[in-house]
Amino acid sequence: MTASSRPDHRRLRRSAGDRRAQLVQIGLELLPTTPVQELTIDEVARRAGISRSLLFHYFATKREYYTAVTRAAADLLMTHILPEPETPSGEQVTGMLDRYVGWVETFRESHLAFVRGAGGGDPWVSDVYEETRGRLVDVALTALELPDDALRRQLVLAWFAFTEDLVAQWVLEPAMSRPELLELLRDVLDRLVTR
Amino acid sequence: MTASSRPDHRRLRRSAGDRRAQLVQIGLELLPTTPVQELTIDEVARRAGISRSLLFHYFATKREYYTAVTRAAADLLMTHILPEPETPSGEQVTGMLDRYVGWVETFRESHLAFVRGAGGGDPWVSDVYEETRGRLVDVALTALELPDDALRRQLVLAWFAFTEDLVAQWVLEPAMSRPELLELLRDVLDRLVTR
DNA sequence: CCGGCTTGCTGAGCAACGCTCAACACGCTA
DNA sequence: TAGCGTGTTGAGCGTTGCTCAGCAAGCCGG
Repeated sequence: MTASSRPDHRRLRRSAGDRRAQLVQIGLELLPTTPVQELTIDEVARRAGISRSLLFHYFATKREYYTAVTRAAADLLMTHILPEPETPSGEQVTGMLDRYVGWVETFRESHLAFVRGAGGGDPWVSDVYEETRGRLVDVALTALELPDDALRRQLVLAWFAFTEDLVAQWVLEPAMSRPELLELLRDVLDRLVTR
Repeated sequence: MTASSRPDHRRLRRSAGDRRAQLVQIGLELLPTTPVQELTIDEVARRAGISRSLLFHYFATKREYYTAVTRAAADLLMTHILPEPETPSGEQVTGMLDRYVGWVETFRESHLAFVRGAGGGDPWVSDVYEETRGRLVDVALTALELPDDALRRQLVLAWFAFTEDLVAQWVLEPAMSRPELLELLRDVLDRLVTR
């Protein structure tokens, strides 16, 4: 460093936990504009005001980093959607559906980005996504008070795909009313699951 | 090049069309093992026995290349699925469904790879995918002899998502018989579309 | 056989990115 | 104030996408 000017000292030392959280947070903020796997270490480090090297101190590989970001996004969704334990089980699914649609309405782009990135390409990211879907099936099946056999799991999972796709289209171009959408989804699920 | 040995002359000159086709073909062969976007120019060029530079002569960017590969994959699927024009329109959808399941059974990995890569990340690839889905909706709706309004389009598209997901699961773990699967899918579609 | 043209094709090299490593410096405690 | 743990950095390497100037294979008119 040059003699006469002391270097940039706005960079504070943070605790390990804080830094990790900050980095993941930055990843979440970039999600809507960039597919997870295309986040560049450079960009994230720049936004955090740190060097590339430091990011690699917290996340051994780039993949480890964006997997963490993906998991964080999934957790946000899950905690928002999960049923309140007091609700009678018959209405839990309806509530979850309602909250899911609300979530997509609120975070349009970032949610669509999440879903796209999740299905696509990288197996590590897909794993996080599949894991989340699996957890949701568990919740749904117990809320519906139905046994958890292979066939029903597949049907509910496929219904998720249906729901995701339809809701994604619906927020972009609402071809029916919100209650109609919810009723339709609920109806399809019921028919599928009570065969 | 050294004086005493004449260089490798097994490399033939090909016509522009041939080379393009060959490169796309190599991409298709690599699809099952590698997400489209992760194809490396190096690898493809090596397999084709040409220099990286030549690949960039035919495809200005990497993206342009793997978009072409994706489009080729989509076209293969389309031509295999499309109904034979002689079939009465009532049975066309059934036939398409049957051929679709057959396709997934035959090309398990490459098809799953295609679908994953399609949903994921890169907008250019997604566009090809969406375009294909759109064409399929057109075919399906005319085969069903139904009007083509916004709502129905959305429902059929979402049903595609349902179908894709369910069939993908089914080939990996058949939780019902093949005819049952086909009937279920057909049934869900009918109910959705005749509301 | 030869000069010249078209065009398929290559090698060297740059910039961006993921990743490594040795060392620095902040801020706490003795 | 010396010492220490640890948050942090800069320099640098290998790979990969991409560029560019120019080579060479095959075909033409002479």
